[in-house]
Amino acid sequence: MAILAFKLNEKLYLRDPQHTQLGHNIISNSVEMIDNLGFEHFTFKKLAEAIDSTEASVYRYFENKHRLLHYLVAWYWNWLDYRIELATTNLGHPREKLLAAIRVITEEKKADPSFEFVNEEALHRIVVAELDKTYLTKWVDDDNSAGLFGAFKTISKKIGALIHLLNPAYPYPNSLASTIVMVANQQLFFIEHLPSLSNITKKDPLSMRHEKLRIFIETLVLSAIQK
Amino acid sequence: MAILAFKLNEKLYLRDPQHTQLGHNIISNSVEMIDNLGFEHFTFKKLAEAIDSTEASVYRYFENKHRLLHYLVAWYWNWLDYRIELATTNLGHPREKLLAAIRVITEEKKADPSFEFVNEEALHRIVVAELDKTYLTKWVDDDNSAGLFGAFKTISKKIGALIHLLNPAYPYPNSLASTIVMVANQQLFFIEHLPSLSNITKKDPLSMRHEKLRIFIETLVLSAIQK
DNA sequence: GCTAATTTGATAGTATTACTTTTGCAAGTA
DNA sequence: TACTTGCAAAAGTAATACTATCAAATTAGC
Repeated sequence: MAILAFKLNEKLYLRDPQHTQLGHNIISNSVEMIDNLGFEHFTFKKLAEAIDSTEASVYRYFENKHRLLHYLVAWYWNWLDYRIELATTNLGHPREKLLAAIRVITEEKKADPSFEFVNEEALHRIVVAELDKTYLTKWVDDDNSAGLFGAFKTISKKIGALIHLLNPAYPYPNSLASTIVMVANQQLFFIEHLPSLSNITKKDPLSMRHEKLRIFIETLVLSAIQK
Repeated sequence: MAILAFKLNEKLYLRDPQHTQLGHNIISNSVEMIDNLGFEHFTFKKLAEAIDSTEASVYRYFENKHRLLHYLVAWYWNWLDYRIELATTNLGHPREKLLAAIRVITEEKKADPSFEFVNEEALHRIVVAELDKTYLTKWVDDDNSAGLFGAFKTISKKIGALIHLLNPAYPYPNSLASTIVMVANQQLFFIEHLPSLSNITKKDPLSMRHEKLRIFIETLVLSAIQK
């Protein structure tokens, strides 16, 4: 059961950062910096200063900062997929599995002690705020062919399959699956920054927000497929 | 009923581009260029060359290219709001209004002859591909305080109000409203670039895609509020 | 423990981008 | 006539996203 590293698509990096100390430094510090500065103000130069290394050394691990963001996001989806697996494997009925998956997707993300050098809480904030920048580019199609979105698609397909299993007559299982995964993050952003776009408010304590989010999404799915 | 220009938030621009020839050139050419190059590869320098003017002149209209994108997106939401108004004003029952609004949101966008210098078809592609870049920034909160997202919020609130009217007991009308507006665009992107995330395919003719999208979203809403 | 290969650090440099400043001309207005 | 406004031309700046080279340090194989 103990996983210590994910096998990520090799095209995400030039040198595998999971194998070296400098690699670990790059990952954990870039998570902190992107979380604090935002992706646009994050540069390899600043990162190199923070880890007491050089720009050129960072470039030996990642082609550019966009690829690094891809790597972090892919890591996140792999981690989420792993958590969904953990939460669903011992459940019998697909309805229970679906509800468990929705719970994982909408729950508050806390640091996972299995992975020392990644701060999952900060990483989740990065996914909420920067995910779209991985695919809203002119080279999406190339990135997709290279398999860079594999982990996200895996999650979406698994949930889509559960939806299909529950109601084979429902015509949009994959659309519904990708929608709920995206909406879970989007609503968190709206709660924080554009509150009129949500009925969950910052006044709700954190745990309550995630509970409401779960109910919102659960209702959306179950009523759409009438189960 | 004939509107020839929208009153957009004054903070979106330095000089109103709707008032001058150069302004019109900036708008219509930036729409074409962002559509073709993508927002990241679009620069004021290239724009200036295209309209046979200078970078400095463009900067007199917009503080920076990010503000120009804001302007275009705001223009789009104003236009959509105007179309929703047109489509719903003479309908009596809120259910009919809601369905009409969903139709406007999901329908294929075609150039509107009322506005000569804006290509709404290209502008819609820009919204699909670049919208998120207007609010996924470190200065969202300032932009929001300045009212830059007003038009989007107006649409979202209107739909949220209709949902609430239809089922006052449903606890998430605004979340549902913002969700469907966003999902309508997102699914169009997925159909085009990440097909496994949708059950609508490029093989469907364009009109069929939009019809399926409408049904997907209509079902989502109506079943969630059980009407 | 020695040698060879690999990894990193130091330094420097380039092209592009986003944006600013200054100046001067042309047309309209009062 | 003078005054304002709008635009173009030109030059300049700071930051960014890289690339290249070479020497020092580390590690790996024997």
